Amino acid sequence: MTATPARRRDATRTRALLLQTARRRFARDGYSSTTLRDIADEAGVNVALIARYFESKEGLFEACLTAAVDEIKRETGDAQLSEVHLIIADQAARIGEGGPPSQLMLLLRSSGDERADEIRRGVLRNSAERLAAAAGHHPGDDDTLLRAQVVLAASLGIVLLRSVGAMEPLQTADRDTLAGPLRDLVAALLPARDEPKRSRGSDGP
Amino acid sequence: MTATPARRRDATRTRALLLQTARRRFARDGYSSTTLRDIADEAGVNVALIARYFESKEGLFEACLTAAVDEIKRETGDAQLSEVHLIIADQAARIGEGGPPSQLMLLLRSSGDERADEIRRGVLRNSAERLAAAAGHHPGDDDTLLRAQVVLAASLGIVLLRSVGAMEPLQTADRDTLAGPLRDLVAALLPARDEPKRSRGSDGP
Amino acid sequence: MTATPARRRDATRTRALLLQTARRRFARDGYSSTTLRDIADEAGVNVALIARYFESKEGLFEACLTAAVDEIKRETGDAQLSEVHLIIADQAARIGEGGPPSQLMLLLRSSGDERADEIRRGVLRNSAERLAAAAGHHPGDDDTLLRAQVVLAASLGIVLLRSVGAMEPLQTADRDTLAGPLRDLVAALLPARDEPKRSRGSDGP
Amino acid sequence: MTATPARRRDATRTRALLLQTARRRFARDGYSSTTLRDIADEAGVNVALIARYFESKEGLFEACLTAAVDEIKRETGDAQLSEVHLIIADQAARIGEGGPPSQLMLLLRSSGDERADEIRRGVLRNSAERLAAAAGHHPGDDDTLLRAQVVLAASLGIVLLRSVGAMEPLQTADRDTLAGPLRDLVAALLPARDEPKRSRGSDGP
DNA sequence: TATGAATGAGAATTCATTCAT
DNA sequence: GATGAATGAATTCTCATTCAT
Repeated sequence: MTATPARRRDATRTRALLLQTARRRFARDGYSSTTLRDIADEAGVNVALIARYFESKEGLFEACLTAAVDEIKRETGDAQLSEVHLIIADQAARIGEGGPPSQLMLLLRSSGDERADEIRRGVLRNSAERLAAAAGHHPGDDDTLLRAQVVLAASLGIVLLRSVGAMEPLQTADRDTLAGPLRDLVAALLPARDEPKRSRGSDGP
Repeated sequence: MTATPARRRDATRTRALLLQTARRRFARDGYSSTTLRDIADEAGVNVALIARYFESKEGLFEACLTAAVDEIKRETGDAQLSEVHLIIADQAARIGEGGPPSQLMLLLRSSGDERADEIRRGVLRNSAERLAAAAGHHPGDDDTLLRAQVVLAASLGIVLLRSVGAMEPLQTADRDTLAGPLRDLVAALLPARDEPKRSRGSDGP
Repeated sequence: MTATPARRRDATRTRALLLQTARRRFARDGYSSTTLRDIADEAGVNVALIARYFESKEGLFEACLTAAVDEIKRETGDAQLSEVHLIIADQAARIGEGGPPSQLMLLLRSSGDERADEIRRGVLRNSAERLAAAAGHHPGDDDTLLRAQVVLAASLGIVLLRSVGAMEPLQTADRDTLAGPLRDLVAALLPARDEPKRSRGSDGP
Repeated sequence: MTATPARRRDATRTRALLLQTARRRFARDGYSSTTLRDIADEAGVNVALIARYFESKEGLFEACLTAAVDEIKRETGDAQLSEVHLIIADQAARIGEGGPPSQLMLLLRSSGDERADEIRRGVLRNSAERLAAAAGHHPGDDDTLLRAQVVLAASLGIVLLRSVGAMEPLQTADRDTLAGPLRDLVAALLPARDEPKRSRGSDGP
């Protein structure tokens, strides 16, 4: 990160460029529909560099997944239950015509690579658990965990539908419009901790 | 012309066999990850027969989609709002270790074929609309439609997560266990018609 | 050839139908570009019948060639030198938009089948020899034979160019228009027997 | 960067090698009878390189055609009418047992690719026109143009017959032997400009 | 570090042919 | 005699990967 202008042959930079491009393409088109040449061309570098930096197509995918996971964790790290619906709305709202596809999509894309798949599953499990924890989940309370997983499923479903396209008004709803139904959804499934579990609806201040 | 013991050379049967196999593979592995040879081998027939009966890979996919759509329509034709959560639970509960992947998955798989994609989108749109209608949707009421789409998204998300695997207790929850959270979810998003529409929760002071 | 109207399942008739269709397609599109299914479909019969009647694709081609050869021999059997140019003009003039492609084309199409190729070569050789004989060729007179072969080559070339298409006025010239240049050509190369060899030009009666 | 002993990995060289091989095979066997694997194997390189350098089989054929056209134009660029028969004899004489088939053959080979076919037709038309021009053709003079086309047809026919093989003495005639009949042929069809046009036939002692 | 050349495996698709009815 | 089902062997083309510079 020195002040070297007009740099070429910058390994870390090239690597990052490839990674970024790959994340977008994998998320948008899926693993097997994306070719390494597509990625390299879009990144403006030579295909062989992918092998250099990521070993193989699967290696690249794994790196994309790890990066996406880190990003998701960073963004949702200290989420409170009361803002979960906003976070979801946020993620979903990002997906639009021109914008980059949500990295959540990566979590739904299988590469056939067992290692990458295990990472994916781990992240999904972990996300649901954190969600459940925020809702006061304690070991053995399978119902809360299940409900958290349903919330996660709904989030992924919305992201998915938006990426599929052509379903109005969901397709173009903005963050605030999405937040309403999502708040109801979260409230119904994961009532705030200190309240009696069946009293959905009053998610208070 | 005997009582069909050990028949071979049965066109409709072979066609159906191919279609069934293809539906499972496409739903499970996605369009581009599935090879025609895979399908033919699994069906125990020669690859060239796929061309004979379905013209091309895209033709086969389109046939799968149409078949899935018909099946879905048949199964959910006259659904009442009060049983929507049961239908969803039903669909989701079908997906287990050995069982066939839900045909709903097909609706989320893109083939790149524009014609098939349009069918997919049409079915998705239509499903959401029927759901909204059951909830008393009337033209111009975008909020109810949006909420119906969120319910659909949640259903698809659950199916998706179950097909991804390894997320307990969602993975192995049975129909009745799933029905609970789903009832709450549907109730929260699509209140029964005869209730005042705005009485969901107390959304803010 | 009895007076049996409304016949189906007529072996010789089916065979003839296939042969006729095959001759047209092979002449028009060449051996390897023509598929048996094309031929069978155009003839309105089942593909398997080709195997029944002609053994194989090569067998069918050979049959076409033989038939074409017979036809050519019949039409040009007793040609006089003075009418050679008319015969050529005739053959060439047949090739037009809608009409059937000249069977001469078959003589230029290789099938890769050694036996068929030998037939082709034989016919070509023989044609040139008959032409030379009409011009008074005697054993050892290689020059006359060569000239006859050049005349044959020119004929084939014209047929070929017409079948290629899009070269006016050659493409649409009628028999009489073609006859002029062809008479000069034949006269120049194969002077009538009783005249001194170098005195081309007076092809009068 | 030594003095090019035993070089490999030379793109232009590989491309040229493929092109040369393809020209020979296409000219000899025709478009559909020639497989890309044949060409690649004969050239000693991998099949995939054809796609790399020429996009597709049709692309390769088009490149062959263009190359052949260029070569023909270069060799016949400034032909005088009086030497036309020598040029034809030259072309024809090249075709022998071991030698490469004349590139003229390519002009008669259809690929089914409309673009390539248009090139072919264009070249043929143009050749005839140049020939006619050398003979003093002026707009509207269809007769001279037709005669030039017949000369072209004869040339192609000779080339064709030689490539078919097995027709003596045409098959092995050398340039000078061919020149005689060809001179007569050209003279008969395209009398020299400064002579009265209708005086064909008696070209004096 | 980066590039372009070259490869081999595997994809869909086409087609002549054989089998069963 | 005729048909349709089924097969296996190509063929073109795509793509991840490796090699040489």
